[in-house]
Amino acid sequence: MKKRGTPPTVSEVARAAGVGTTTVSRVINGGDRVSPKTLAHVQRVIEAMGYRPNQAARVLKGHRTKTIGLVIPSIADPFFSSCAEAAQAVAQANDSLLIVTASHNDPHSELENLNILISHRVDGLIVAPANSQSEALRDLLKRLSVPVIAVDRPVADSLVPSVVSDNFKGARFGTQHLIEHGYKRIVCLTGESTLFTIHERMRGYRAAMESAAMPAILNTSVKDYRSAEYAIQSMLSGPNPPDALFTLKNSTTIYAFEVLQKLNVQIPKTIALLGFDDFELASTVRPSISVIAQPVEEIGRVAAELLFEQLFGIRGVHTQTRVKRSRLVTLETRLIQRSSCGCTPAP
Amino acid sequence: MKKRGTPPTVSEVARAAGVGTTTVSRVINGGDRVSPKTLAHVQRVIEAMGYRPNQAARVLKGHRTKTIGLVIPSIADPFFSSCAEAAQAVAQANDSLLIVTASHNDPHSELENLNILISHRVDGLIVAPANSQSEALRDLLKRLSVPVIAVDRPVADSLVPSVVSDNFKGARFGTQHLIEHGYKRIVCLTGESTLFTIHERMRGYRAAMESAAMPAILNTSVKDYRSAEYAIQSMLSGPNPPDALFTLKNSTTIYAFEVLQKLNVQIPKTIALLGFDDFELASTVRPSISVIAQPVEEIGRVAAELLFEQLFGIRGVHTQTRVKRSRLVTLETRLIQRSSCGCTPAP
DNA sequence: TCTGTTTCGGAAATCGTTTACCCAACGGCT
DNA sequence: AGCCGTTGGGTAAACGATTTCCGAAACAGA
Repeated sequence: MKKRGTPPTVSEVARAAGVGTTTVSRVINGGDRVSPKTLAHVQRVIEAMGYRPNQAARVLKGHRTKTIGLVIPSIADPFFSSCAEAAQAVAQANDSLLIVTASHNDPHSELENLNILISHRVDGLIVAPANSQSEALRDLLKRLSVPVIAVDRPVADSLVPSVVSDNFKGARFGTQHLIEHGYKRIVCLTGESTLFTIHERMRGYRAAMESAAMPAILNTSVKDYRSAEYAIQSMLSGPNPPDALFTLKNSTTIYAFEVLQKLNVQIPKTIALLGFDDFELASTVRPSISVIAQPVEEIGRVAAELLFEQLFGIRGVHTQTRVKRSRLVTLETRLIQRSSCGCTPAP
Repeated sequence: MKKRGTPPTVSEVARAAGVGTTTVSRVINGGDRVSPKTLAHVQRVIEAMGYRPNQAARVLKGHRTKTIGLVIPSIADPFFSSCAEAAQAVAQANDSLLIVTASHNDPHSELENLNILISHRVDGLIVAPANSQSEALRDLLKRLSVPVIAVDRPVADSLVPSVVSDNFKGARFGTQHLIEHGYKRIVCLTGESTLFTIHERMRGYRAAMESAAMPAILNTSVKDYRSAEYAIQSMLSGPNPPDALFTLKNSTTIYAFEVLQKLNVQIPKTIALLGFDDFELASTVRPSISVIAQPVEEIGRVAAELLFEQLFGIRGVHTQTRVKRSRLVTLETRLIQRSSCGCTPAP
């Protein structure tokens, strides 16, 4: 019966195998400078005792912890969980573990999470900063001794490399698409507007409207179903009702869709709808919803690859996309044409 | 300018503060046996140097790593990412970090992940076993020196405590609900049927049908949209077409919904639809889809709470649900009545 | 046989923290 | 003054792996 108390140590293995600790250590790490005979023997003993090297001790000797930290607003959010999944895959390919924490977009909680991760001596960090400008965050990042990559939202001044999708261009392109469809009053529903990404998308919308000499109409009030209902209803009953809606985030898109559906407004006939960010059932609902899609997994993957590149030098064997070594990696979005913007016939 | 090379150590802090390492250590851990004056002084020095204790060294002295491991099939899956979010919250409340790995339902990868986590000396583990019966997994769990909790799928013989939703009762209740609606030919679409959860749901369906003296008709062939289309089309054109569909997992529900929509079959008039497991837009699509919902976050939360209870004894201050101390915690599902089963008027 | 060169293996220092143990000073008491 | 309890603080030995150095065989060539 195995004692469930304390895991075996290297010297216990050594004693059991009748060799020194050095030999055991060498067997563990590749078996250099060990005769085949002793190698096999020690391996057998290790196997029998169920020995696993204590990472803490290894780390203490100045080695990597083989862990990286990920600080995101929420784990359950599909966008970030996809990011996390991709990052975890890259971490695994690089023999590392991923520690995930949720900041809930609270700068204070974010700092605390970072500090804890640092004290755990993670080899590197990926973070989606709650506030791109935060001085406290910048201070922390400056004195950091491990590489950091920002995702989704860059840190001001490119203090750390960032991987983001091209929110500006995506939104501009989406707006242009609506314009080309011939819509005349395109209203932009921003949802909450404190985030960097939303700001970029607003800029893109404004830019497109401006080049078309059309008035940019932004509504920042939509926070939930009720506010969406209120906003849309008053627009419809007011003068010059919109003939197209551009929603800048997922939840806003869904609220708008539900309200339009409830009000029996024809999409896209009466009002067209285009959303920023794809979501699982966008193609299942009727009419299916056109969106600007972000390369979600790619963001997580590239961020992690960049991180390991910094850790290993150029040894990024696992890097699949050739990303220019730069402080800001901007990944392209793409328009997915479905029905709600008027692109395909009916359903 | 701070050197970005090596983080400061306890003895460096001690030297800078003109005290011994013991004092510094005491200051870090609560400041017992230190005069207020030195305490403040040392704290200032720590702050100034940006000192953070090296967790690895602390762990080496036999302390907890303050990390727990989570092994799930996929991080991006909404079910498991919600679990993970809840578990992370509990971990944070217990001053611990959560390490997440993805097994992709591959027993081999699962074992490897577990081994890696163990070698990192996590304090405890939460795992959704790919295969409840696996001998290799059972062997590993048996010789483990840290507590483990299984989620979603129990390990055979209650080798470790498990937290699952009541798949059997949920499916039976759902089927009964369809029966009470008066549907006469209720077909069960299982999707892939290798998982424990699906088996339980099949049992539930069978039990309900049997008590109603109705023939259980199971179809295990639906794996994607194409197979769903084929299956449903042949059922409809065959003799005795079904008047209700009970789908046992999310993706199957969605495939079925899309196919019915494509074929212009009236839901629930011609065919009713009930799904197991809720999903975000189930209430947004038209008709909205009735489902048996699982207490997703609760599974993750309770699992983590159970884990920390085992770690701390009864000190589970953070435990909110009073869960009987038992090897198998079964959480109730609930029926969400929407339109697709014929419950509410139109949409 | 002697020397030089591999090859294999061990002893011991080291990483940064905690902690058991020891020590000094202080003050109050008889 | 002598004694003792209390309080604040230091010394050094762990913890478990890696790694540097060193030594002992083994072996070949002369």
